[in-house]
Amino acid sequence: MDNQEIARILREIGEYLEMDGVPFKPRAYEKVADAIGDLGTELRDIYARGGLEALEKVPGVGVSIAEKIEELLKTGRLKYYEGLKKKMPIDFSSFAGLEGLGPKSIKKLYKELGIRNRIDLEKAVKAGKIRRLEGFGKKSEEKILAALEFSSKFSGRFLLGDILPLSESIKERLAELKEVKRIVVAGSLRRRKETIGDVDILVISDKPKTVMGKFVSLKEVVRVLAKGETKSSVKLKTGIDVDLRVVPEESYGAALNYFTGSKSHNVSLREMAVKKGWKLNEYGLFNTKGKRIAGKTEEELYKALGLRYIEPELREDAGEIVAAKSGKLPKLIGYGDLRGDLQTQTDWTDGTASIEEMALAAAKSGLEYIVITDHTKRLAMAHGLDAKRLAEQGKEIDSVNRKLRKRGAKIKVLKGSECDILKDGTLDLPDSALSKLDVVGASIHSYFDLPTTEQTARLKKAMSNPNVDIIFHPTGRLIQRRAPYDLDIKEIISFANKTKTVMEVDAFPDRLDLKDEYIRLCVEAKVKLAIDSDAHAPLHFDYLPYGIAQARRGWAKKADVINAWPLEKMLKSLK
DNA sequence: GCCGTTTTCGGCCCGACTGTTTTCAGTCG
Repeated sequence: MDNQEIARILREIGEYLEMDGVPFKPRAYEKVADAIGDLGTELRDIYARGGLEALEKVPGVGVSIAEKIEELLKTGRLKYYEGLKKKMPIDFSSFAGLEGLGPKSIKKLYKELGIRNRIDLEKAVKAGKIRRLEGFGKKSEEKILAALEFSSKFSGRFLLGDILPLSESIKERLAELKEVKRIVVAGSLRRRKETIGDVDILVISDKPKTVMGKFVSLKEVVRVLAKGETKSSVKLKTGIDVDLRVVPEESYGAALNYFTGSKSHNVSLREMAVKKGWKLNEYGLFNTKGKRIAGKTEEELYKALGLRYIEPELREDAGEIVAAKSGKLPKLIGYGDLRGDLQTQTDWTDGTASIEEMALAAAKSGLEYIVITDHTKRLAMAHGLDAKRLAEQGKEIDSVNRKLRKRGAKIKVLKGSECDILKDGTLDLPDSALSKLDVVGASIHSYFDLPTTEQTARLKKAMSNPNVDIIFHPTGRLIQRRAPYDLDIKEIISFANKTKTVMEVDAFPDRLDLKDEYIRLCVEAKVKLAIDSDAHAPLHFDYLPYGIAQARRGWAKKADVINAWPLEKMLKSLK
């Protein structure tokens, strides 16, 4: 049983308790389900290593939940949960994503109409039964119908790389209004989370009505979910919801902080305030007498709470508050800090542009060097290079460099490879070919489903090759499309330290591989990182900021990222 | 049911909007 499944069951228990109006417990289950969902290490491994005691060290897990997890891991079942399910056999997963339908309503629908899943619900709606329920009405029925229609079309979260440009475009159009004094995109977008549930936009304005009017009539809007004086909410064609909040100038910092989240970061801040006898909300920080003592800027707010300023990418309640208290926050790598890109593909294999075109595009993005890393021969579908063609490409790179120098371009093109790691951990090119290159990346593109021990040994073998400088997209995941292959990531990171192998943060929007928590493990283990675009076209250099964002979320500093260093220093650091 | 630089017992974040209500419950973030 994996973490997602355990999290789902705990979340459902929370929903059952919520239905019955049990106080506090639902929050505890919800919180622990969130924590487990983001854990990154399988509970079964934690349990195998340290038993019940180790489980209780997981945030949000206490004695009672640890025992429940143990029962799930041992037997694949949970009697307590099955009892709840028997009493009220509700298929929560089929209600997931239905807006406006919470546990209390679901309970009522079950008790009164026997509705257990979305098919029952659809039938009841169509038969006009919902409107006759006490506490429901015609509007409720219409809302449920609309939610049913929408959720069948769209589901889940969206890629940061898809939503960030969209939200920036919306922001720019709203910013044209003279009534808008200030506008900023907050929420998980500002935290640069790899996937985005919805968009939060914050506006400072004295005339919210005009702003709301323009907002709900944007061309992407297909439905207005709510429209008020200070808060409106719409759904866009793509299926994502956008919330707009308007606050007065003096509350800007408090509101920005509140709408940036994360939720648990905010809760922790509010608890800090409460302990001082104060109150924190989106309008400011207020003392015992109700006098505002901070809130105009975020810096002011953190300071008043006795904290250093915390960058949005760190606000996940993952130790950043403790670090901010003791002044131990890292100075994160900046969005302008990259000097080079160590993974790019060209039309020699599956890229769309020539070496020269890629170099010029990289220069335009402000880079000083790029490494050409075309695929190797095993990837036949990408026309992978063999030793002979690789040598020819080397000559072409020399000639491109001469040409660029003549034209006065300040970019240097380096020779590299994205060398395929074969099933047994050996490489797709002989050492004699690899040793002539400036930078060698190695990566897995086959046999994704090997058992953990075998996959880990395979990758370690590749890492122990003295020519292999970097492991590209180390876990092979495609966000929301392909699970990572099974690796003992801690073992890999410790081996990377031993062999001085660099781990890549692939910035391609559907990869973002390594993910943030593994980046943090690398940083803690003093394993160096490379943030690469994995560009297959000139425009793909625009993806680099997503990789930087991911690295920041992993607490990485400039010193941790080798392609933030000058060329000579970067090259010298390699094997 | 969890948790602790006030605490191992007694707390547990806060406000906007909607719909069905005549003062509030439910939902969401």
